[in-house]
Amino acid sequence: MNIQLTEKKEQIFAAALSMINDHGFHGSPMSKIAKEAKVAVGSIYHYFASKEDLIIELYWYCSDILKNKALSIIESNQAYEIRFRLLWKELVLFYLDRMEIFGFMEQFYSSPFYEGIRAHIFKQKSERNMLIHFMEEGVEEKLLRDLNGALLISTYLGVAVSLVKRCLYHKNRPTDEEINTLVDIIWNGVKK
Amino acid sequence: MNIQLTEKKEQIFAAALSMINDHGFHGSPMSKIAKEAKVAVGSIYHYFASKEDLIIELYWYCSDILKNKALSIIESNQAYEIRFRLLWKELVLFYLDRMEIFGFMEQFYSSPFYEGIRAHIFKQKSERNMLIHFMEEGVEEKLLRDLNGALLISTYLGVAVSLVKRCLYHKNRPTDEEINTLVDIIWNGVKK
Amino acid sequence: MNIQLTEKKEQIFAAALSMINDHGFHGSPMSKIAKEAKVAVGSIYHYFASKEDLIIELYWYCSDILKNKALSIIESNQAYEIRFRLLWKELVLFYLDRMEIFGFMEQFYSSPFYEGIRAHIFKQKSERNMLIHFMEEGVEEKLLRDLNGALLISTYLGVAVSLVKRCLYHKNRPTDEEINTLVDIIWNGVKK
Amino acid sequence: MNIQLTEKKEQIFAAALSMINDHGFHGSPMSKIAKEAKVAVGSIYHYFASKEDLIIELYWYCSDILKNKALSIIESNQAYEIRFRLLWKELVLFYLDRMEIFGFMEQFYSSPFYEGIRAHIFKQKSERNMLIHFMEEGVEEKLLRDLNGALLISTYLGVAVSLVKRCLYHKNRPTDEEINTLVDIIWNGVKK
DNA sequence: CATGAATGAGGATTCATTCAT
DNA sequence: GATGAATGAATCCTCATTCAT
Repeated sequence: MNIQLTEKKEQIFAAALSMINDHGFHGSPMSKIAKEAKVAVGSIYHYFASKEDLIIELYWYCSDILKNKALSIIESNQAYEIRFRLLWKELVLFYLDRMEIFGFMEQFYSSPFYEGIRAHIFKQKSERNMLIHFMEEGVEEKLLRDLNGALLISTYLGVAVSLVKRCLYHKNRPTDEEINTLVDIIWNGVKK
Repeated sequence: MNIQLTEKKEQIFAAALSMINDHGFHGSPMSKIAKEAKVAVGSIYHYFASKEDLIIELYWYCSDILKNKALSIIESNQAYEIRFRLLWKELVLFYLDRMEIFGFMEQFYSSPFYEGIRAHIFKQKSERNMLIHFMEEGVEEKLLRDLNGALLISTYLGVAVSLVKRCLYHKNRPTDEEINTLVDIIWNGVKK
Repeated sequence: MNIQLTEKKEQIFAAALSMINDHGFHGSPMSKIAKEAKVAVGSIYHYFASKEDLIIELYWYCSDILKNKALSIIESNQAYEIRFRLLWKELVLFYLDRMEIFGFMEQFYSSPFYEGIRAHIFKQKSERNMLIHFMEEGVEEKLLRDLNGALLISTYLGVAVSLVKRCLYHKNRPTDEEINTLVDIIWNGVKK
Repeated sequence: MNIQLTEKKEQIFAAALSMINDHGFHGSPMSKIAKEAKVAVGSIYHYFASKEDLIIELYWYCSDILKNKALSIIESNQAYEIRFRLLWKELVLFYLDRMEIFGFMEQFYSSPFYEGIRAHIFKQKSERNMLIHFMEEGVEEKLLRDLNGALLISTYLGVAVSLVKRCLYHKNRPTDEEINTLVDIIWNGVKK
């Protein structure tokens, strides 16, 4: 399910990501995205049917990167708790390193665009569903409390998102110790 | 610090809240907000200098409601743990009951509007700062792990937001038991 | 034909004059004129039927002041040349001292408002017609070249207006000597 | 220093000129200018940043035409007095033939737009400065009275503008004889 | 008479999208 | 494929005017 990227498409994605992060969807006209991507407006319409289409494809693109990241850890050959902690840390570090992606996705999720494709996401092997599955694995192995995956994910992701958002606002970075402490809190909270 | 509301202003706020929730900032033209509020466009501009101003005042209005809610619990005469749990539950229930407020605030926080007033919020006796203070109280009383308030808040609020967002998306409601379980998870995670 | 002024009306005129001078007709909304005049908007509409009406009445008001000024000199008991020179100087000095009036009238004359009342002005004992008459008096007395009054006025007023405009732009004032020189030029040009 | 004109730009200029003449700046909405120019509103904004920008560029365009007109006479190989008279007549005739340009420029000069670029005009090789220079040439050659150029220009231009304005109002045209008489008056007034 | 809140038509401007080159 | 000029619907906002108090 990897998205094939021509060079132009990549430029457009990068420009859109940066622009949307700084100025929001509404503050990012196609003309400016085109200029930032050093591409003609018309060219964007060669690759994307509409602005909405561009944004949604951009979402899939980001989501894809995230999914691969997560998959490599989830499917690695380590003890559950190790993977549980590692995944969370890597997720946070990824977001911290790619703030544009984090910012974009947060905006996306609380935008009407999301509404249109939600059903699609829930059905699919999305990164979200992968994580729910990973939680359920922990429950089955009697390592996590007996709760439904969606609830566990609220905790797992909620704390991560909340932490990164705080850093985004304050323009700072958590120390390694802080990150470890937070995984600790989560693990202590959800472990059996 | 309560915001004074004329009847007209309240109509406008209600209309804006509902509209923005359904269609986002960009999908909520002043003309439609006016119509929904049964008010002339010009009248909105009598009360608010611009659309941006309306949105920011709406934020303060929501923030104020939230703050009062929180304050009444924080300052109540009960054991810390009771208040810790109650506050979290009430927060979640409030958001669940006033989804328009929750949805609006989430959009607001990940919009460029927020950028403009962030500094202002951090300095002020905002609901956020009240909660940080409440966390620090727990640390001082040796009831919570010795972490900085902002970090604790990431957990406390992150899980709540994440839960409510899930309900918003799925258009369902967590059971009381689920809510209790989540506070439990949080409390177990952060308690000393 | 003197316009009766209540105190309110005078405040409104003064405010309009100053405002229009600084920001033009279009940059002078009734609301701002009202504020500057320390009067409610509604009050302006008590005295004037519309904005256009206010502007046109303001024109008559200014024109009236000018006419009285001119009349007192034209009808004074002095030799024609003396009056010819004095009138010109006084006109220039009046405009220099009441730049708001000059600026307003210039704007008025090159605005569509003027179009609407031009016919009215030409028929009336306007300051313009008074001056034409004064020129014709000079021609009849064989003191001025035998030209039609309107043509003579073009010279007489054209130079005055041009001079004052230059001062308005440069925000300076002509010396007495300069003023005398210019009347001299005019007189030499038109005398028999 | 000629302004480059695409065909579209020229259509827009022509439409704006005519519209502004008939209805003033305020009575000339972009939408109507666009319609008159047979162009989409958006297209105007492709060429001009704003309405103000359009008006100011239109001013430069008119000023340029005038400057070239004047230059060709001033630099021609004829006696000073001949050029002095010819230039004045041609100026008047040009204005009479291109009333839209005259009307526009008069409105422009007594509008707030002018304020913004005045400094620019005074510094530049504007038609005004060219004329001042031409007057000074006459003074140096001892053909004109020893006055500063700006003062002489007040006379030279003031009478011309005043004459044309009269014709604009009365919708008539001066006879050749009348024009000659007026240059005569001016020349007699300012010659040594 | 005086006030100023309320109205809504109208104007400047933006921007997604198209299409001829 | 690529370009960017052209389009015009849609948006924000202004402001003359009205009218209830």
